[in-house]
Amino acid sequence: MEATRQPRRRGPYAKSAERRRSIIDAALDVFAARGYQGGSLQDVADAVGMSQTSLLHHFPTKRHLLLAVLERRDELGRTEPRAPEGRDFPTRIVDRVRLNERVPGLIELYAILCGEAMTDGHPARDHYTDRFERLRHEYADQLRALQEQGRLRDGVDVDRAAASIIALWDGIQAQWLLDRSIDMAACLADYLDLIIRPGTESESAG
Amino acid sequence: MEATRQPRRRGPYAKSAERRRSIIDAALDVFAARGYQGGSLQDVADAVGMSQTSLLHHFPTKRHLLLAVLERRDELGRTEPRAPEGRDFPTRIVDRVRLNERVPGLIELYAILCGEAMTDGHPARDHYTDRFERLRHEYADQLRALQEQGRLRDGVDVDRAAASIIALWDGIQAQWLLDRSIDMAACLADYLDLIIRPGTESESAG
DNA sequence: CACAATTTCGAGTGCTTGCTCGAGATTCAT
DNA sequence: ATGAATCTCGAGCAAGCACTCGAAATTGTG
Repeated sequence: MEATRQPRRRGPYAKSAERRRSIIDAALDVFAARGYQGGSLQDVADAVGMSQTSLLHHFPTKRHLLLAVLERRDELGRTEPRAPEGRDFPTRIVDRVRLNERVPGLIELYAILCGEAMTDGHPARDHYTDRFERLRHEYADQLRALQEQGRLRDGVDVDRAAASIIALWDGIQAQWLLDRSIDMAACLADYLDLIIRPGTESESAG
Repeated sequence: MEATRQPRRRGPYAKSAERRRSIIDAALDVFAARGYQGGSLQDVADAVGMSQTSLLHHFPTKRHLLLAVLERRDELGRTEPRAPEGRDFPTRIVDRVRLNERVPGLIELYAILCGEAMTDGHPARDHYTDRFERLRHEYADQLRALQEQGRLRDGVDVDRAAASIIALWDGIQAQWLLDRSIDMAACLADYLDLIIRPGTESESAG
C-alpha cells in the first residue's frame, strides 16, 4: 500500500541538539546587545563560529530563532539555583530580583525586546502580551492568598497591585541598565512592604 | 583683507522651518510605529510626501533626525493644556498620566525608544540616561518638600521612591500598550497614596 | 562497508539601507 | 530683473539584510 516512497526520516544527529543550543545562546547575547532588528544572522553565526547558511539549517527563519531565544530566556529565568519556593511571596520576589541582577544579559535582552515588542508585527509581541497577562494573574492570586491571611494592608486592589509589581520591576530594570547604582531589590522591597504586612514568625507552625 | 571670499550665507527660506517640523512630526509617527532601527528615512520621506534626498537636506543624518524627534517629544510633553502647576505633586503626576493616555503615539515612541536606547551605541541612550537622572532628582526634591510638611509616610526613602515612581510609570505604560484595559492612572495613584498623606484642605490658607 | 539522511558551506538572489552627487527648480536680497 | 543661495530630486553607491541553491562533507543505520 506504499504508493509514494517517502524518504526515511532519521531525525537530528547526536551533536545537533548541542549545536542548536550554542546557536540560541549566541543569539541571546547578540539580541541582548543589539536587539532583534539590530542584530543580524551573520552576527549570530560569527559568534557561534559557523556559516550563516548552516545557522539557517537549524532555524529556518530569524523569527524562529528569536522565539527559541525567548523560550530559553524563560527557561533560564525559571531555573532557581536554591531556596526556590520555601519563602513567602514578597521574599521570593526580592530574592529573584537579586538573583537576576547577577545575570545582566538577561535583563538587557528582556528590556530591549520589551520595547521592540511594541512595534507593528514584532515576533515577540505575543510573547510579552501573554507574559504580562499570565504574571498579572499569578501575582494577583498570590496577593489574594495573602489577603485571606489578613496580611494585605487595607484598601489594596490586588489586580492593580499585581500589575504594579510587574511595572515597577520592569521599569526599575531599565533605569538600572543605565545606572548600576540603582538598588532594584530595595525598590521592590519598599513597595512590597507598603502593601503587605510582615508574616507572623510562627506562620507555618500554627 | 578678505583673502578668501566665502559665500554669503542667507539662512533658511521662509517655508523651511515649517518643512522641518512636518518632517519631525512624520518621523515621530514612523519611529513610534516601527522604532528607530525599524523605521527608514524612506518611510519618513513617504509620510511627508517628499524625496528621501530632500529630507537629508534638512537633517544631515538619521541620527540628527532622531535627536530632533526626541526634542519634539519633550516639547509636546511639557505642553500642559490646562491646570498645570496649581495642584500638589501627586495630583500633578496622576493628571499627567491621564493626559498622556490621550496621546498614545507619544507613549509608544517613549516605550519603544526606551528599549532600543539600551543597545550598544544608540543615539537615544544619553537622552534616556539624562532624563532618568534629571527626573529622579526632580521627584526626590518634590518628595523632600512634602516630607518637610510632614506629608510623607514614615520610613519612605525619597530617592528610592523617586526612582520607583518613574519605574512604575514606565512599566505600566508598556503593559497598557499591550492591553488598554490597564488603568495606568489608578496604579500611579495607588502608589502615591501609599507613600504620601493627603494634604490638609486648607493647605494654602494657613 | 554502503548508502542515504543530515549537516555544512560558498556563492548568489533580490531587496533595502543610509547616504552622496550633480543638476535643475525655487526663493529672495539686491 | 539678476544672480547667488537655498531647496528639491533622480540616479546611483557600497554595504548589509534575510534567505535560496546546489553540492560537498559528515554521520549513523542496515
